[in-house]
Amino acid sequence: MSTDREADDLVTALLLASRVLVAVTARSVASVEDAVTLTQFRALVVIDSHEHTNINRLSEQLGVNTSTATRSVDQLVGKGLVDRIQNPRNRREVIVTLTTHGKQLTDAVTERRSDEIRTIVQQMPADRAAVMVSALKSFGEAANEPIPVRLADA
Amino acid sequence: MSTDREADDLVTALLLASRVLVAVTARSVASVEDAVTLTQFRALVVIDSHEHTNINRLSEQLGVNTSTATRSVDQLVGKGLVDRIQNPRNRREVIVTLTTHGKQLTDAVTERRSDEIRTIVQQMPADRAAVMVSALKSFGEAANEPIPVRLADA
DNA sequence: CTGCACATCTGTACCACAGCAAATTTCCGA
DNA sequence: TCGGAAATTTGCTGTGGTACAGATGTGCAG
Repeated sequence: MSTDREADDLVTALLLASRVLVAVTARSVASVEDAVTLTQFRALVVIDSHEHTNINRLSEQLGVNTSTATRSVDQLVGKGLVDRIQNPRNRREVIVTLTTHGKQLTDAVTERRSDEIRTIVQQMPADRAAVMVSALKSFGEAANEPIPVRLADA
Repeated sequence: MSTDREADDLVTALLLASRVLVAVTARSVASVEDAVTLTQFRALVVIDSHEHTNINRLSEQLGVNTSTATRSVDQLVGKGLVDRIQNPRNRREVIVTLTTHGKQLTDAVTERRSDEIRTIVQQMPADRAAVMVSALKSFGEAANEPIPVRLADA
Protein backbone atom coordinates (compact mmCIF):
# COMPACT_ATOMS: atom_id res chain seq x y z
CA MET A 1 0.00 0.00 0.00
CA SER A 2 1.23 3.48 -0.79
CA THR A 3 -0.24 5.96 1.68
CA ASP A 4 -1.94 5.55 5.00
CA ARG A 5 -4.80 7.61 3.71
CA GLU A 6 -5.47 5.21 0.88
CA ALA A 7 -5.16 2.26 3.23
CA ASP A 8 -7.74 3.75 5.58
CA ASP A 9 -10.14 4.31 2.72
CA LEU A 10 -9.78 0.72 1.65
CA VAL A 11 -10.24 -0.61 5.18
CA THR A 12 -13.41 1.42 5.52
CA ALA A 13 -14.73 0.18 2.21
CA LEU A 14 -13.94 -3.40 3.18
CA LEU A 15 -15.69 -2.99 6.51
CA LEU A 16 -18.78 -1.90 4.65
CA ALA A 17 -18.54 -4.77 2.17
CA SER A 18 -17.89 -7.11 5.07
CA ARG A 19 -21.21 -6.20 6.65
CA VAL A 20 -23.00 -6.96 3.42
CA LEU A 21 -21.25 -10.27 2.93
CA VAL A 22 -21.70 -11.35 6.53
CA ALA A 23 -25.40 -10.59 6.29
CA VAL A 24 -25.64 -12.57 3.08
CA THR A 25 -23.85 -15.48 4.72
CA ALA A 26 -26.06 -15.31 7.78
CA ARG A 27 -29.17 -15.46 5.62
CA SER A 28 -27.89 -18.36 3.59
CA VAL A 29 -27.14 -20.30 6.77
CA ALA A 30 -30.48 -19.34 8.28
CA SER A 31 -32.19 -20.93 5.29
CA VAL A 32 -31.20 -24.37 6.57
CA GLU A 33 -31.66 -23.71 10.28
CA ASP A 34 -34.73 -25.88 10.29
CA ALA A 35 -32.57 -28.87 9.41
CA VAL A 36 -29.49 -28.20 11.53
CA THR A 37 -28.36 -25.84 14.26
CA LEU A 38 -25.57 -23.35 13.79
CA THR A 39 -23.05 -25.51 15.62
CA GLN A 40 -24.03 -28.55 13.61
CA PHE A 41 -23.67 -26.60 10.40
CA ARG A 42 -20.23 -25.38 11.37
CA ALA A 43 -19.29 -29.01 11.93
CA LEU A 44 -20.62 -29.90 8.48
CA VAL A 45 -18.48 -27.21 6.89
CA VAL A 46 -15.36 -28.43 8.65
CA ILE A 47 -16.07 -32.01 7.63
CA ASP A 48 -16.70 -30.87 4.09
CA SER A 49 -13.44 -28.97 3.78
CA HIS A 50 -11.30 -31.49 5.67
CA GLU A 51 -12.39 -34.76 4.19
CA HIS A 52 -11.50 -37.78 6.33
CA THR A 53 -11.27 -35.94 9.62
CA ASN A 54 -11.53 -37.55 13.03
CA ILE A 55 -13.31 -36.38 16.16
CA ASN A 56 -10.22 -34.87 17.70
CA ARG A 57 -9.36 -32.68 14.76
CA LEU A 58 -12.98 -31.75 14.34
CA SER A 59 -13.15 -30.58 17.94
CA GLU A 60 -9.96 -28.57 17.46
CA GLN A 61 -11.31 -26.89 14.34
CA LEU A 62 -14.54 -26.03 16.12
CA GLY A 63 -12.74 -24.95 19.28
CA VAL A 64 -14.82 -27.19 21.53
CA ASN A 65 -14.35 -30.18 23.79
CA THR A 66 -14.11 -33.59 22.15
CA SER A 67 -17.23 -34.73 23.95
CA THR A 68 -19.12 -31.89 22.37
CA ALA A 69 -17.81 -32.90 18.96
CA THR A 70 -18.87 -36.48 19.60
CA ARG A 71 -22.39 -35.39 20.37
CA SER A 72 -22.60 -33.03 17.42
CA VAL A 73 -21.61 -35.91 15.19
CA ASP A 74 -24.21 -38.06 16.95
CA GLN A 75 -26.93 -35.69 15.93
CA LEU A 76 -25.64 -35.28 12.40
CA VAL A 77 -25.53 -39.04 12.00
CA GLY A 78 -29.06 -39.21 13.31
CA LYS A 79 -30.09 -36.75 10.64
CA GLY A 80 -28.35 -38.77 7.96
CA LEU A 81 -25.94 -35.95 7.08
CA VAL A 82 -22.65 -37.61 8.01
CA ASP A 83 -21.24 -41.12 8.37
CA ARG A 84 -19.01 -42.55 11.07
CA ILE A 85 -16.44 -44.92 9.61
CA GLN A 86 -13.98 -47.00 11.55
CA ASN A 87 -10.47 -46.35 10.35
CA PRO A 88 -9.17 -49.80 9.33
CA ARG A 89 -5.63 -48.64 10.04
CA ASN A 90 -6.42 -47.55 13.55
CA ARG A 91 -9.55 -48.82 15.18
CA ARG A 92 -9.36 -46.17 17.85
CA GLU A 93 -10.10 -43.53 15.30
CA VAL A 94 -13.40 -42.62 13.79
CA ILE A 95 -13.42 -41.00 10.40
CA VAL A 96 -16.30 -38.67 9.70
CA THR A 97 -17.50 -37.95 6.17
CA LEU A 98 -20.47 -36.23 4.61
CA THR A 99 -23.26 -38.30 3.17
CA THR A 100 -24.62 -37.25 -0.20
CA HIS A 101 -27.47 -35.70 1.73
CA GLY A 102 -25.03 -33.75 3.87
CA LYS A 103 -23.10 -32.62 0.83
CA GLN A 104 -26.30 -31.43 -0.78
CA LEU A 105 -27.09 -29.36 2.28
CA THR A 106 -23.77 -27.54 2.37
CA ASP A 107 -23.91 -27.04 -1.39
CA ALA A 108 -27.37 -25.57 -1.09
CA VAL A 109 -26.08 -22.96 1.33
CA THR A 110 -23.22 -22.01 -0.95
CA GLU A 111 -25.58 -21.81 -3.89
CA ARG A 112 -27.94 -19.56 -2.04
CA ARG A 113 -25.06 -17.32 -1.08
CA SER A 114 -23.87 -17.19 -4.68
CA ASP A 115 -27.32 -16.28 -5.87
CA GLU A 116 -27.55 -13.36 -3.49
CA ILE A 117 -24.11 -12.11 -4.41
CA ARG A 118 -24.92 -12.45 -8.10
CA THR A 119 -28.05 -10.38 -7.61
CA ILE A 120 -25.98 -7.61 -6.10
CA VAL A 121 -23.24 -7.82 -8.68
CA GLN A 122 -25.72 -7.43 -11.52
CA GLN A 123 -26.67 -4.04 -10.13
CA MET A 124 -23.11 -2.76 -10.36
CA PRO A 125 -21.80 -0.60 -13.19
CA ALA A 126 -19.77 -2.70 -15.60
CA ASP A 127 -16.62 -0.63 -15.34
CA ARG A 128 -16.45 -1.02 -11.59
CA ALA A 129 -17.09 -4.73 -11.74
CA ALA A 130 -14.37 -5.23 -14.33
CA VAL A 131 -11.55 -4.02 -12.13
CA MET A 132 -12.81 -5.73 -9.03
CA VAL A 133 -11.94 -9.31 -9.83
CA SER A 134 -8.18 -8.99 -9.84
CA ALA A 135 -8.29 -6.75 -6.80
CA LEU A 136 -10.35 -9.24 -4.83
CA LYS A 137 -8.10 -12.10 -5.81
CA SER A 138 -5.20 -10.06 -4.59
CA PHE A 139 -7.04 -9.49 -1.35
CA GLY A 140 -7.70 -13.19 -0.92
CA GLU A 141 -4.07 -14.00 -1.52
CA ALA A 142 -2.94 -11.36 0.94
CA ALA A 143 -5.24 -12.87 3.53
CA ASN A 144 -3.78 -16.33 3.15
CA GLU A 145 -0.24 -15.28 3.86
CA PRO A 146 -0.14 -13.55 7.21
CA ILE A 147 -2.43 -15.56 9.50
CA PRO A 148 -1.61 -13.20 12.35
CA VAL A 149 -4.23 -14.70 14.67
CA ARG A 150 -4.92 -17.96 16.36
CA LEU A 151 -6.83 -20.43 14.27
CA ALA A 152 -8.76 -22.09 17.04
CA ASP A 153 -11.62 -19.64 17.09
CA ALA A 154 -12.14 -19.34 13.35
CA MET B 1 -22.63 -6.12 -15.76
CA SER B 2 -21.58 -6.81 -19.29
CA THR B 3 -21.11 -10.53 -19.80
CA ASP B 4 -22.21 -13.53 -17.79
CA ARG B 5 -18.66 -14.76 -17.82
CA GLU B 6 -17.39 -11.63 -16.12
CA ALA B 7 -20.23 -11.78 -13.65
CA ASP B 8 -19.37 -15.35 -12.68
CA ASP B 9 -15.75 -14.43 -12.16
CA LEU B 10 -16.74 -11.64 -9.88
CA VAL B 11 -19.16 -13.80 -7.91
CA THR B 12 -16.43 -16.37 -7.41
CA ALA B 13 -13.98 -13.73 -6.28
CA LEU B 14 -16.54 -12.33 -3.87
CA LEU B 15 -17.29 -15.77 -2.45
CA LEU B 16 -13.61 -16.13 -1.70
CA ALA B 17 -13.38 -12.69 -0.16
CA SER B 18 -16.54 -13.44 1.76
CA ARG B 19 -14.95 -16.43 3.46
CA VAL B 20 -12.03 -14.28 4.52
CA LEU B 21 -14.22 -11.51 5.87
CA VAL B 22 -16.60 -13.87 7.66
CA ALA B 23 -13.65 -15.54 9.33
CA VAL B 24 -12.29 -12.16 10.36
CA THR B 25 -15.67 -11.20 11.75
CA ALA B 26 -16.03 -14.48 13.61
CA ARG B 27 -12.65 -13.98 15.25
CA SER B 28 -13.43 -10.42 16.23
CA VAL B 29 -16.68 -11.52 17.85
CA ALA B 30 -14.99 -14.48 19.53
CA SER B 31 -12.63 -12.05 21.21
CA VAL B 32 -15.47 -10.85 23.44
CA GLU B 33 -17.19 -14.18 23.95
CA ASP B 34 -16.04 -14.23 27.53
CA ALA B 35 -18.18 -11.21 28.22
CA VAL B 36 -21.29 -11.95 26.17
CA THR B 37 -22.77 -14.79 24.18
CA LEU B 38 -23.32 -14.61 20.45
CA THR B 39 -27.02 -13.92 20.81
CA GLN B 40 -26.37 -11.22 23.35
CA PHE B 41 -23.81 -9.63 21.08
CA ARG B 42 -26.24 -9.65 18.17
CA ALA B 43 -28.67 -7.81 20.41
CA LEU B 44 -25.98 -5.27 21.27
CA VAL B 45 -25.32 -4.64 17.60
CA VAL B 46 -28.99 -4.07 16.87
CA ILE B 47 -29.31 -1.73 19.82
CA ASP B 48 -26.20 0.09 18.70
CA SER B 49 -27.40 0.62 15.16
CA HIS B 50 -31.03 1.38 16.02
CA GLU B 51 -30.68 3.78 18.88
CA HIS B 52 -33.83 4.12 20.99
CA THR B 53 -35.32 0.78 20.09
CA ASN B 54 -37.94 -1.05 22.10
CA ILE B 55 -38.27 -4.72 22.95
CA ASN B 56 -40.70 -5.45 20.16
CA ARG B 57 -38.55 -4.05 17.41
CA LEU B 58 -35.49 -5.66 18.91
CA SER B 59 -37.18 -9.05 18.81
CA GLU B 60 -38.20 -8.47 15.20
CA GLN B 61 -34.68 -7.54 14.20
CA LEU B 62 -33.30 -10.61 15.93
CA GLY B 63 -36.06 -12.84 14.59
CA VAL B 64 -37.00 -14.18 17.99
CA ASN B 65 -39.93 -14.13 20.39
CA THR B 66 -40.40 -11.02 22.49
CA SER B 67 -39.89 -13.04 25.64
CA THR B 68 -36.49 -14.06 24.37
CA ALA B 69 -35.62 -10.45 23.67
CA THR B 70 -36.77 -9.52 27.16
CA ARG B 71 -34.46 -12.07 28.72
CA SER B 72 -31.54 -11.14 26.52
CA VAL B 73 -31.96 -7.56 27.63
CA ASP B 74 -32.21 -8.82 31.21
CA GLN B 75 -28.82 -10.37 30.97
CA LEU B 76 -27.29 -7.41 29.19
CA VAL B 77 -28.62 -5.10 31.89
CA GLY B 78 -27.15 -7.42 34.49
CA LYS B 79 -23.79 -7.08 32.80
CA GLY B 80 -24.07 -3.31 32.71
CA LEU B 81 -23.99 -3.17 28.92
CA VAL B 82 -27.43 -1.69 28.24
CA ASP B 83 -29.98 0.45 30.05
CA ARG B 84 -33.74 0.08 30.22
CA ILE B 85 -35.43 3.46 30.08
CA GLN B 86 -39.14 4.07 30.48
CA ASN B 87 -40.44 6.05 27.55
CA PRO B 88 -41.99 9.14 29.15
CA ARG B 89 -44.37 9.45 26.21
CA ASN B 90 -45.63 5.90 26.54
CA ARG B 91 -45.09 4.03 29.74
CA ARG B 92 -45.85 0.72 28.11
CA GLU B 93 -42.70 1.01 26.09
CA VAL B 94 -39.19 0.34 27.24
CA ILE B 95 -36.38 2.01 25.38
CA VAL B 96 -33.12 0.15 25.32
CA THR B 97 -29.81 1.94 24.91
CA LEU B 98 -26.16 1.03 25.22
CA THR B 99 -24.24 2.09 28.29
CA THR B 100 -20.80 3.54 27.72
CA HIS B 101 -19.48 0.16 28.72
CA GLY B 102 -21.68 -1.51 26.10
CA LYS B 103 -20.59 0.95 23.47
CA GLN B 104 -16.97 0.29 24.29
CA LEU B 105 -17.53 -3.42 23.79
CA THR B 106 -19.08 -3.11 20.35
CA ASP B 107 -16.44 -0.59 19.36
CA ALA B 108 -13.72 -2.95 20.48
CA VAL B 109 -15.04 -5.61 18.16
CA THR B 110 -15.14 -3.24 15.22
CA GLU B 111 -11.66 -2.06 16.00
CA ARG B 112 -10.32 -5.58 16.13
CA ARG B 113 -11.97 -6.31 12.81
CA SER B 114 -10.46 -3.17 11.29
CA ASP B 115 -7.04 -4.12 12.54
CA GLU B 116 -7.19 -7.53 10.92
CA ILE B 117 -8.43 -6.11 7.64
CA ARG B 118 -5.71 -3.47 7.71
CA THR B 119 -3.09 -6.15 8.19
CA ILE B 120 -4.33 -7.91 5.09
CA VAL B 121 -4.63 -4.74 3.04
CA GLN B 122 -1.05 -3.81 3.77
CA GLN B 123 0.07 -7.00 2.05
CA MET B 124 -1.67 -6.07 -1.18
CA PRO B 125 0.08 -4.51 -4.17
CA ALA B 126 -0.63 -0.81 -4.28
CA ASP B 127 -2.07 -0.79 -7.79
CA ARG B 128 -4.69 -3.36 -6.88
CA ALA B 129 -5.63 -1.58 -3.70
CA ALA B 130 -6.01 1.73 -5.50
CA VAL B 131 -8.81 0.59 -7.77
CA MET B 132 -10.58 -1.40 -5.12
CA VAL B 133 -12.10 1.41 -3.10
CA SER B 134 -14.49 2.76 -5.70
CA ALA B 135 -15.44 -0.75 -6.77
CA LEU B 136 -16.27 -1.78 -3.23
CA LYS B 137 -18.31 1.34 -2.65
CA SER B 138 -20.22 0.51 -5.78
CA PHE B 139 -20.77 -2.99 -4.45
CA GLY B 140 -22.08 -1.63 -1.16
CA GLU B 141 -24.45 0.67 -2.93
CA ALA B 142 -25.68 -2.12 -5.16
CA ALA B 143 -26.38 -4.21 -2.10
CA ASN B 144 -28.52 -1.53 -0.52
CA GLU B 145 -30.91 -1.24 -3.41
CA PRO B 146 -32.40 -4.64 -4.13
CA ILE B 147 -33.11 -6.18 -0.72
CA PRO B 148 -34.45 -9.30 -2.39
CA VAL B 149 -34.70 -11.23 0.85
CA ARG B 150 -36.50 -10.99 4.11
CA LEU B 151 -34.82 -8.83 6.72
CA ALA B 152 -35.91 -10.75 9.77
CA ASP B 153 -33.06 -13.22 9.75
CA ALA B 154 -30.29 -10.82 9.00
C1' DC C 1 -65.65 4.50 32.57
C1' DT C 2 -65.27 0.31 30.27
C1' DG C 3 -63.34 -2.73 27.35
C1' DC C 4 -59.98 -3.86 24.11
C1' DA C 5 -55.43 -3.75 22.24
C1' DC C 6 -50.62 -3.15 23.06
C1' DA C 7 -45.88 -3.70 25.37
C1' DT C 8 -43.60 -6.02 28.48
C1' DC C 9 -42.60 -9.34 31.91
C1' DT C 10 -42.96 -13.97 34.27
C1' DG C 11 -43.62 -19.05 34.74
C1' DT C 12 -42.84 -23.25 32.62
C1' DA C 13 -40.78 -26.46 29.76
C1' DC C 14 -37.60 -28.21 26.31
C1' DC C 15 -33.41 -28.76 23.77
C1' DA C 16 -28.69 -27.61 22.27
C1' DC C 17 -24.32 -26.93 23.82
C1' DA C 18 -20.50 -26.84 26.87
C1' DG C 19 -17.07 -28.87 29.99
C1' DC C 20 -15.28 -32.29 33.35
C1' DA C 21 -14.52 -36.79 34.85
C1' DA C 22 -14.55 -41.53 34.20
C1' DA C 23 -14.94 -45.84 31.41
C1' DT C 24 -13.72 -48.44 27.22
C1' DT C 25 -11.14 -49.92 23.51
C1' DT C 26 -7.06 -49.82 20.98
C1' DC C 27 -2.30 -48.86 19.86
C1' DC C 28 2.52 -48.93 20.81
C1' DG C 29 6.92 -48.93 23.10
C1' DA C 30 9.72 -51.04 26.71
C1' DT D 1 3.40 -59.17 27.74
C1' DC D 2 2.48 -55.20 30.19
C1' DG D 3 1.73 -50.55 31.15
C1' DG D 4 0.97 -46.06 29.50
C1' DA D 5 -0.88 -43.06 25.99
C1' DA D 6 -4.38 -42.10 22.62
C1' DA D 7 -9.28 -41.74 20.74
C1' DT D 8 -13.74 -42.04 21.58
C1' DT D 9 -17.79 -42.46 24.22
C1' DT D 10 -20.87 -41.76 28.19
C1' DG D 11 -22.74 -39.81 32.61
C1' DC D 12 -23.36 -35.73 34.96
C1' DT D 13 -24.19 -30.90 35.49
C1' DG D 14 -24.82 -26.25 34.30
C1' DT D 15 -25.96 -22.28 31.18
C1' DG D 16 -28.36 -20.20 27.44
C1' DG D 17 -31.72 -19.71 23.93
C1' DT D 18 -36.35 -20.46 22.56
C1' DA D 19 -41.43 -20.71 22.48
C1' DC D 20 -46.00 -20.73 24.51
C1' DA D 21 -49.21 -19.24 27.69
C1' DG D 22 -50.59 -16.21 30.97
C1' DA D 23 -50.14 -12.08 34.10
C1' DT D 24 -49.43 -7.14 34.66
C1' DG D 25 -49.57 -2.52 33.52
C1' DT D 26 -50.78 1.10 30.11
C1' DG D 27 -52.95 3.69 26.25
C1' DC D 28 -56.96 4.63 23.70
C1' DA D 29 -61.52 4.54 21.47
C1' DG D 30 -66.21 4.49 22.33
